[in-house]
Parts: sequence; C-alpha cells; structure tokens
Amino acid sequence: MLDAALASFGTAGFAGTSLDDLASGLGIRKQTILYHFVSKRGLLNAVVDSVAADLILALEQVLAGSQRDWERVEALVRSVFRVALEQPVLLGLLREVSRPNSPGAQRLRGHMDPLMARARLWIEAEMAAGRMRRTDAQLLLLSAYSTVVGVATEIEVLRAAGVGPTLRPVVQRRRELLRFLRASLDPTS
Amino acid sequence: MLDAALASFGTAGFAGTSLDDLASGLGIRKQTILYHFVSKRGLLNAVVDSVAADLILALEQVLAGSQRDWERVEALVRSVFRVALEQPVLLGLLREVSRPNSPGAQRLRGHMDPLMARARLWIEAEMAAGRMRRTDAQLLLLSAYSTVVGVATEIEVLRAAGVGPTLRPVVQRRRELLRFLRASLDPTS
DNA sequence: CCACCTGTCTACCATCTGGTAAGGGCCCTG
DNA sequence: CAGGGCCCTTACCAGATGGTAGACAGGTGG
Repeated sequence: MLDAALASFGTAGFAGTSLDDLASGLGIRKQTILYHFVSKRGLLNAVVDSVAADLILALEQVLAGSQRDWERVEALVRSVFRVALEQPVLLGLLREVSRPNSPGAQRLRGHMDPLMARARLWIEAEMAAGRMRRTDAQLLLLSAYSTVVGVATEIEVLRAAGVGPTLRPVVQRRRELLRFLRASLDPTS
Repeated sequence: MLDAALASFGTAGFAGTSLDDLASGLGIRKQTILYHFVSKRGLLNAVVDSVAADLILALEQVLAGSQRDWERVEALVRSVFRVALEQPVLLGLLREVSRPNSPGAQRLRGHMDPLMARARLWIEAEMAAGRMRRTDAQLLLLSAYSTVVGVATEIEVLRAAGVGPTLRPVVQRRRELLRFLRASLDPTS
C-alpha cells in the first residue's frame, strides 16, 4: 500500500490521487486504506515518513563507514544517488513534497532538518579545522538537495522527449554535483 | 485571469486548483472563466500557450541579435534566466507541466519541439563547421532545459528553509549551466 | 463456547468539482 | 427603437471525493 501510494503521489501528485483509484489498483476498497491510515493526509504522512526513513538509513550507513573529510562527502552523494536510481518514484514524491504550501512539505522538513543541521555542523567543524574551504554551509546543502530533486525532473523530461531510460544524464548530474561540492569544499583542489 | 491561473497551476498544480477558488480570488464567478476558456483544460492550454509565447519571444529577441557562436548560446541562457527571475511563477508552471502524463505536457512539447529541433540543427551545424565541439546536441539541450526548470525547485526549497529570497543561488545555477555548456561546446576552452 | 480484537467489506453521506442552461445588462448597428 | 452579439451572472446538475457507520469473517485467549 505504501509503495502504491508513493508511486501515485509521486507521479499524479497528492491532489491528483484518488483513494478509490489507489485502492482499486491494489484490488481492495478505499475503506481498508482509511482503516490503516485514518485519512488521506495520514497516508501521505506515512509515505513521507517511509521515504525519509529510506534516505536516512542510506545516509546513516555511510556515516557509520570509515570515510573522512572529502571522501565522506563523496560517499554521501553517491549513496543518495544510488537510492534515487533504485527507486525513481521516490524522487517524484520528493519533488511533489518539496513544494511549499504542499501538504507533507512541513513533515518532510521535520525529518530533514535534523539531518541538515547535523550536516551543517559537521561541515562547519571541518571548515574550522581547515579541512574544508570556508563557504556558506546551509546554502551549499540546500543547493545539493535541490540538485538531487532536480534529477527527478530531468528523468521525466528525457522520457517525455522520447529519449530512452538511460542513466547517463543522471551520472552526469552526479558528476556535476560532486565537482561543484569539490570546488566549494575541497581545500586541496 | 491568465496570470491568476498561472500562479495557481504553478503552485497548487492543475489537479489542486479549483475553478471556484480561482474565480473567487479574482472576484468573479467560475462560469465567467468557463465562458472564456470553455473548460478547465482549455484554461490550462491557454496558460501554457501564454508561457510558451513569453519564452519564445525572449528567445527570438536574442536570435535577432548580433551575437554569434558561443556568445549566442550565452545570451540565450541569460535571456531565459532573466524571464525566470522576472516571473518566478512561470517556472512553477513549467515544472508542473514538465511531468509526463500531465495534462498540458503534450501541448508544451508542441511549442518547445520546434524550438528544440531548431536549436539542435543550429548546434549540429556549428559542430559541423568546427565552431563547436562535437557532442550529443539533444541530450545537451534537454539537460539545459531541466536545469532551468530545476531552478524552480531550488527557489522554493530555499524559501521553505527560511532563506530569504536571494538571487545568489539562481545566479550560481546560471553560472554552472554556462560552465557546463562551455565545457561541452566551446572548442577554445 | 464465548468474548474480543483485527481487518476488510457494504452502505451511505456531505461536500466539492467541472460543466450545462438560461437569463439579464450593455453596447453597437440598422 | 429593435435586434443581436458580448460578457457576466444565477440556478442547477451529475459525478467524484474524502470520510463515517456499521456489519461480517477469521483468529485468539480465557
């Protein structure tokens, strides 16, 4: 149910998703959905929670690793892109929910803010220690985030233009993001 | 009416926009809207047409200018970004409509395809003449397009994060795009 | 065997949605 | 002044939507 909702919210949007359609696509009645998630909004919240948990899990695994400094940044970026490639619909939801005034945007922020704050503190500590070049950490993080979300747009635009599902543009985006981060952060480059 | 519809479609999405709300926001009845645009879909089409006309006008003005080769590319990029900065809601609609299966996506393509084909032919001619480096012109164009659309996401994410409306990230994005294009196209770089 | 809980169902509802039908004011033209 | 197009209105509707209420089946523990 969460998977189906994720797919529908990510492609048709929250307002564009009807519980009836969603349920009939699953071969059940919508009341079953409402039984588990109370309301449509509750379903969205659960989906957002699930997506955030996926992302956080992937990031935590990297943070538990042994990479340091710039290597850690690179590993984090690669990890996020890996999740995105494995679950393209996830990006769709992220984009849908990245819109302010959108239901769920606030909830997503609730999940992401601690992560962002943590990342920001870490980066600033690295900068203070001279292992990273000084720059605006928050702006950097938000820019990276929007780049990842932007990949969703790119994939869809390419598909709409008839270009087959190729991962080359995605890899290219990742390379650009890494280059951007490197130029901003790496003191040795 | 077109302006209000553009804003609503761009922020709340097509499915998330109700004609009643739209009309009451304008101080009129929804039947007045339907009188002019026949249907909600017709309104969307008109908005898409209007947006496409704005973009095409801006691009045509550059094409009528005297820049050549790489300078022309740079002028085109700057022109598009200027329009985007002047009308941020325009990017919202572009993003909304850049989603496949979205009503209006096909219509937008109808406007953009000739432009894209023309740009592609021009780039390929330049490449054949040795004034541009050889690369996949279509992929390049679509990547540039999705970068521009991605700016919409970035602006909204920044605003949601409490970062005031600053144009620095947008300028940064433009610089990145130009650098990307330059690296792909400019034979002298 | 009974009471209870859980999960799904059918039945139903209030509201909102886009859209149709028709009327009235306004202005221009004959 | 009559007629007709233009623009906007009120009145209304059929269908879809999210949500509530309650029945039914199956499993579990006492």
